[in-house]
Amino acid sequence: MKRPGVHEIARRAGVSIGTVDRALHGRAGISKATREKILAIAKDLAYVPHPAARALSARRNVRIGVCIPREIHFFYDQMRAGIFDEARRHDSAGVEVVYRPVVKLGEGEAQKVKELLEAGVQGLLLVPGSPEALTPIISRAEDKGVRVACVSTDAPRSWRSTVVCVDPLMNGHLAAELMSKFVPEGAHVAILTGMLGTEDHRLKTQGFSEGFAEYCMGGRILTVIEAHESAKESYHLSRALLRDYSGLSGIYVNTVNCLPVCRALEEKNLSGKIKLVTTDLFRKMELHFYRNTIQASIYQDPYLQGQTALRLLAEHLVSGTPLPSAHYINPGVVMETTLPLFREMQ
Amino acid sequence: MKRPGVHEIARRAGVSIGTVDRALHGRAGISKATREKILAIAKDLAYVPHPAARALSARRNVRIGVCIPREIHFFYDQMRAGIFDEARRHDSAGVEVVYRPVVKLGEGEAQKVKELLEAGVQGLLLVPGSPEALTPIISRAEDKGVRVACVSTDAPRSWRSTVVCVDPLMNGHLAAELMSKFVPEGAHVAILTGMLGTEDHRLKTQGFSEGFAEYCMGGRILTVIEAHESAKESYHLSRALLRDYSGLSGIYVNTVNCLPVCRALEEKNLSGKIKLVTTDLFRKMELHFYRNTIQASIYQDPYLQGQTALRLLAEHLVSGTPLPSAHYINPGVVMETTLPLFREMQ
DNA sequence: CTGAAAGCGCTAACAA
DNA sequence: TTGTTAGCGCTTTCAG
Repeated sequence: MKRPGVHEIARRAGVSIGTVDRALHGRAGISKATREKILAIAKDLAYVPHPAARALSARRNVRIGVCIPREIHFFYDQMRAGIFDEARRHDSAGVEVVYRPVVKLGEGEAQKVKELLEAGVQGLLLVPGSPEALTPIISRAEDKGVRVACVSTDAPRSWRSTVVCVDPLMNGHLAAELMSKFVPEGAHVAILTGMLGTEDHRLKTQGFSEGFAEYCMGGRILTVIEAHESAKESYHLSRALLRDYSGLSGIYVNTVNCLPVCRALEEKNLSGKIKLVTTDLFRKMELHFYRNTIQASIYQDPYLQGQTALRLLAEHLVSGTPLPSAHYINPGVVMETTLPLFREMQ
Repeated sequence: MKRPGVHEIARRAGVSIGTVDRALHGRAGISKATREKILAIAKDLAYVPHPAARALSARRNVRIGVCIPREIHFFYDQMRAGIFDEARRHDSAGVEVVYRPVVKLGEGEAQKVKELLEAGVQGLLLVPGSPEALTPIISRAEDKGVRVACVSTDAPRSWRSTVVCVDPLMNGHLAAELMSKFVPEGAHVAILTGMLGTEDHRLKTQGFSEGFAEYCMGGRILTVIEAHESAKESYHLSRALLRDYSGLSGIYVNTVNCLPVCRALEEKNLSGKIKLVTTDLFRKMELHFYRNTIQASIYQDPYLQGQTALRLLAEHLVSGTPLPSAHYINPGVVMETTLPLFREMQ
């Protein structure tokens, strides 16, 4: 009735626990015959090492390297919190994180990743800003037994073990489904994006386009505007948009720069008249929900993403839990009612 | 640089680790003077016992009693899965759950709870179907040091340590916010509920009413229908509703019986014409999302509720983490796009 | 009232 | 190739 341990296996195999240990860990200095016998018994007993005992005994710490951007703060601060909160729950299991952030997405990340590998990490958690440039590094790391988990955005051509993210296509698609319920049939809407060169923005835009065609009968996407991640540019482009298209019913913003759009709408007294669906959530957006300028926002839960990725890596490295090749987070819908429940609003 | 342990404390206090242990655990057989000295040193060092070592050493298992309903299956099966999944992650810490389900909400739960208390649990996780009847039992248990966590619905007048739930008022309020964006100004809508005698249904109904008044200018709630948790009754009442109120724009259903409403709407070819916002999620609803009969559903994430409650109890009982007096789960919005990501659809 | 010592299940160094 | 043994940090029992 008690969970079997090394002693039980040793007893059944008629050997000592030292030998059992060697067999279980594939260490040298044991005959093929006894190893196989021991492994068979272990499998038969469904032996699972006691994690607490292992953690207590092994001096070997599990090191997980973390390389995520510092900016944009509202997003990555949450992700970091999720990572460290979860890490703390595993420190009794000997999990320790080595933190090497980059300032902005993609800036000098190759260097940081190399540093982490030199620090001897067994796991790597990173937001790949330039997936192409990172691909060979990631693949080489995996080849050497370092498990890498991509978060938020993927490096699909690399050998990374897993990715934790919100599917950007689905993200845009959900925005479109919402939008199509907010505007009448045959409505005209616009998309404001960051840089279409960014995979993430491109896919969200694509998802929205497909979804809007699917859900809004006779609807049209008038224009897709690239604001290049500039607040000033976003504002001017929004003004121009409102000026040039008088029949506009909705705007979907999939970049972080939604505040300039809100400002433009509010200046023209269009809150609630033109439906605005945004992406992500930060403190300053709150006001625009209350003013009914933003109808809804698609939330990617950076805290949960970070937490999940770290948990997957930690449990894999500590207990050998298999890593799923991808873990998709459910995109949330933020509305005024639920605003107070989000961490970002605290 | 290493975390301080009992040995370090003993060394500094000039006593043995046995004495330190007695002081730390408030056990008898130690002088007031040495106890205070030891506690001071411990606080000074910010001593935290190593959870792995504690789990390994202590024979004492942490028992958590679980009393949740078996029906309605789609909801409580998920909750149970969340509870047991999380419990498995704590079994190396000596956490074991004693499972004493009731068949339906509130049926014979007092008896089951008594059984659990007699089994010597230190924690209790339960869905109180009849909070009033359970209140004295809960309070007495707490008085004897048993921590009780209510899930999904509260026993607010008892001394329960914590509750994990979606605020039902907010739940209804969110439904109203959504509905008001789906229907035009001045729209007429109806509410179909289970039993207004049930606190949960009453509050959701109230939340919706308040929210709809707030968000839908000139809107009206024509009627609040009680279907008494009967599918047949739901169907007939829905038919009558559609017959009697020709100007109806939307229906909010906060009971599990949304399928009869869908059927009534589809028979009259009103999918998408009359907006339907429901509560919760189960397999058979899928079809009605695809048919655009259901516009959105408010999701209470029973898996997450169960998981969270068990985690709070386990970490409190094992490591002394403080219990928050309430933990509110964010109500989710289910739409067609995200349907495949929900456990319920697997 | 306090100290010493035996484990909990596992790893790893050291003997044989 | 295999067995023995000393801890990891804590709890608990048994002596003093």
